[in-house]
Amino acid sequence: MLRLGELERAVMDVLWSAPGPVTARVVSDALSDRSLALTTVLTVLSRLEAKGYVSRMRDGRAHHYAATATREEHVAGLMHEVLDTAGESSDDRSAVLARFVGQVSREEAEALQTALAEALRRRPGGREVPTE
Amino acid sequence: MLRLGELERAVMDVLWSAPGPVTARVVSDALSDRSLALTTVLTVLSRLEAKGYVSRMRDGRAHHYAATATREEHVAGLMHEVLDTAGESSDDRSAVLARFVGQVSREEAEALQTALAEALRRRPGGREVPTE
DNA sequence: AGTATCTTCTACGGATCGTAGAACTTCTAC
DNA sequence: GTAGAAGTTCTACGATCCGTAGAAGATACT
Repeated sequence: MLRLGELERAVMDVLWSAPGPVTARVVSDALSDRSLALTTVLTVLSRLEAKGYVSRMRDGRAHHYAATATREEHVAGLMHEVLDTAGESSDDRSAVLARFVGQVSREEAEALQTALAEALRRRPGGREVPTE
Repeated sequence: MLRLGELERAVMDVLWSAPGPVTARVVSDALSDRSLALTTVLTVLSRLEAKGYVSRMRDGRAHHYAATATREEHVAGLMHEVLDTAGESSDDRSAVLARFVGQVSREEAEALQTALAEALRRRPGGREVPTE
């Protein structure tokens, strides 16, 4: 599982909070409390691109960076990766899910329930969902 | 989030598969395909203990090691840690959960549903569950 | 007491990550 | 069209984590 460091995480948060692709300078400004050198931000953005979390497009002399997945997609994907470490059998996974559900807040339980109803209604076949 | 390395993970799997506390030698034997030195296993067990994943009790000259949480508890806990990185607001978390549910297999969806029904019936108040 | 077993301490090499300087490229303004 | 500004790439260094294990100390059997 590809892991994010502390700064990498902070940079992703900036990208996720931005309304669209942003330059390294904008990211740096958003993290001005850290007083990072611009090259530091560039390095981190490069590493994030290498990890597939960020894409960039040239625009004149500068690059614009954007996250390749939304924060929801990213976190949900991580949760699935964690779940996949539970074991091979679907019993293992179900046991983990039962445990997981036993620890959610009421609000989360309700969110889960509506999402579940939706999911079961919409595609009673199982997995394989286009990334939308 | 405390992360496990490859070998650490393998050792935890041995502990989780064992019927009870086991010695370092037993762990080493279970991982005999790796031909590890006994001290290597000991080191890993020490690190796992430092991380809180393993506890040990002396028995004569040897120690017996056991996982402090079941595999289900561990994985479910990790999933919660991941979920907690989604953001502060419960909207953020709900959005992630919706996304997560949208990607589970049918079997998992059903496991979630029964677990949810159970959870909502048993404690309609929300969080705070004793670790059992 | 000697020996086998187990533990602790110390260590090293590889990988990842925060951090950034040096040098190269590309605009823009005169 | 050339100099400076703004951007990028390359290289690097120190910290931490992890796989790996030897050396040396502690403990128990015979």
